[in-house]
Formats: sequence, C-alpha cells, structure tokens
Amino acid sequence: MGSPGCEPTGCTPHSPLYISHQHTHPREGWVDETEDIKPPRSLLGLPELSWPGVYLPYYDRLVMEENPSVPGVTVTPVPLAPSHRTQDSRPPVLSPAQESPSVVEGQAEERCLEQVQTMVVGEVMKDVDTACKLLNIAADPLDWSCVHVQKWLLWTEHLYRLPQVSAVFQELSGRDLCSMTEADFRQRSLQFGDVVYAHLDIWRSAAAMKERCPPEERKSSADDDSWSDVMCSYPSQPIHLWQFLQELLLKPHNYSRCIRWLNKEKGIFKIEDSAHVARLWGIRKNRPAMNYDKLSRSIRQYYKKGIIRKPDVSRRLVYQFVNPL
DNA sequence: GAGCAGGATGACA
DNA sequence: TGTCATCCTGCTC
Repeated sequence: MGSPGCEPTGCTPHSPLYISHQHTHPREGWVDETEDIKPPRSLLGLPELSWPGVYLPYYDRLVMEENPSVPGVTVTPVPLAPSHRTQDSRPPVLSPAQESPSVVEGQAEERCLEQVQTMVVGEVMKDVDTACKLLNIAADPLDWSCVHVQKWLLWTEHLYRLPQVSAVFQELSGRDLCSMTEADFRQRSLQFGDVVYAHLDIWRSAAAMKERCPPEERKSSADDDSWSDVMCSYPSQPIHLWQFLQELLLKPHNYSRCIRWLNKEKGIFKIEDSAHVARLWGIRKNRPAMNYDKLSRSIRQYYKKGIIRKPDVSRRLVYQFVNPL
C-alpha cells in the first residue's frame, strides 16, 4: 500500500489508535460484519468532526492484507486528546545506551501504531473516494440531494450488511442528515441509527479533511494513480457498464473478492461474485432489481460492439476487454 | 440450477 | 440513436 495522502503531522491532527481486543471470529467475505461496525461511544459523542478519530471497520482486512505480521486485532480509535501527539511533541529520543528495553519496545510500538494509523487513515480516504465515484455522489454529505442520500444509505447498508435503514431516512437531503443528531438517527432506527450516524460522521470528516488537504497535496499510491486516471478518462455521466467494471477491477483492494483480473495485460477478468457485482451495478444505476442475468445480458451487448468478449478459452464468469487498459 | 447466447421490446437521455 | 433494463427461450455445463 502506498503512502496515505497527507502527513499526519502536517495537515491533520494525529490521535492514537487503540488496539483493543482480539477477534474471536475470523472474518469472511469482502465486507465487514455488522456486529463489528458499532463505533465506540466516545466517538459518537464527539461534538465536532472526529477525523481521524473515526471508527475503521475494515481494519482487520487492511492489516491482514497489508501487514500480515500484525495479528488479527481491531482498532478502536479514540477522540482527539487535548494533548495529542505530534512529531514535535514527542519526548526526546534517548540514546540506545540510555533506553531500557521496555522504553525501546514502547517507542517501537508507538511508531508502529502511528504507521498503522497513517495507513488506516489513508485507506479510509481512498474508500470514501471510491464510494463517491462509484455512486456518483459528492464527497461532502452537505451537497447530497435526497437521491444521493438514498444511494449512500443503500451503499452503506450493502457494504456493512445493515438491514434496510434507507426507508426511514427518505426525503432527507444531505444537509438535513448532517443537521440531525445521533439521537435523531436513533429515533429513526433504534438499532442501527448510531451506526449510520457514525458512518455519516466518517464521510463528513473525510470531506473536511479533503478540504484541508486537496488531492494534489496528498501523495497517492500507484494504485490510486491508475484509479484517478480512469476517473479522469470517464468524467461524463452516466457511466457505462464496462467502465464500471473497469473501475471495480482497478480497486482490487476493495473489490477483488467480487471481481478480479485473471490476466490484466490481456484484459481478462473474472466475476467472482456475480450477485455482488450486479448489486453494486444496481446501486450505481439506481436499479434495485438489477441481477446478474440482466448485467450479463448487458455485457453480451458489448460483444457486437467489440468492447468485451469471451476469452478464447471460454469459462463461466470470465470475460475479456477487447482493448485492455 | 447457474451461467451463457441472443432476440425482442421499451425507457430514457 | 445509442445504451441499457427487462423478459424471454433455448442451450450448455
């Protein structure tokens, strides 16, 4: 994974992330389980945007994929402490001769935590970016229309395996949503209102952070670069299905469990989870009834147009872009 | 049963 | 007019 955008000590405050507990259940699937998505109460009580003290539900995935040496743990972020650390505020570094082993270990752990935090913050930003682009909505919830709000809710439901919560937030604009308190959210959905509130808070925080750190100032990984390239290539809307598929393929970190390259050079890809890809496409196009049968029919329309074809050796759920990226 | 191929039709921008 | 959603039949794996 590449460097996550802006330096934590530069454009955003820096708070510790607590590694709170071991997971008792190994994660399965490409998204996080509902039971893990409730943020800490301290976060929910934050009066202001809490970035980077946000709950990061996919931390395990991140750690396990990017840093296999770190055991399966869950990060529980905490709100900014009044005296949050920065590079400058760290205690003076002792020479090795002066340091006891426990101090060395402590500093190493601290550095490790900071690295992890930086990594996680960057991933959150990237995932919010990705979701924005896939849903075709603004990054800042304040700019959302009622339709955008519904899209985002559907997406959040889908991603975090929430039950249907979008129905109780109908006819609300992003501004309406942002003006609501956590209590308002919980009033609409007793069980998951706080969860939705926390996710909205993450988005608001990401938007605030973007404002402070414009994309050009945020160093991107190679993966991000290619992503940006793709998005720049297709600025117009509506998006075509083949473009959408390419977008998913260009974010293997997020979507490799539902669609992945078999041979990127040849443009051959496999849909690993047909229902999932169809659902994503349906959300993107606001077509709740979308399924793989319809999606695949649309893919087959591309045969005649010379955009997608079946590979020479035809396999189920495997297609090939005629003109690879 | 799931996936695939392709015809037909209609909505929509 | 192009693209896509939808529905359909028939076939293959």
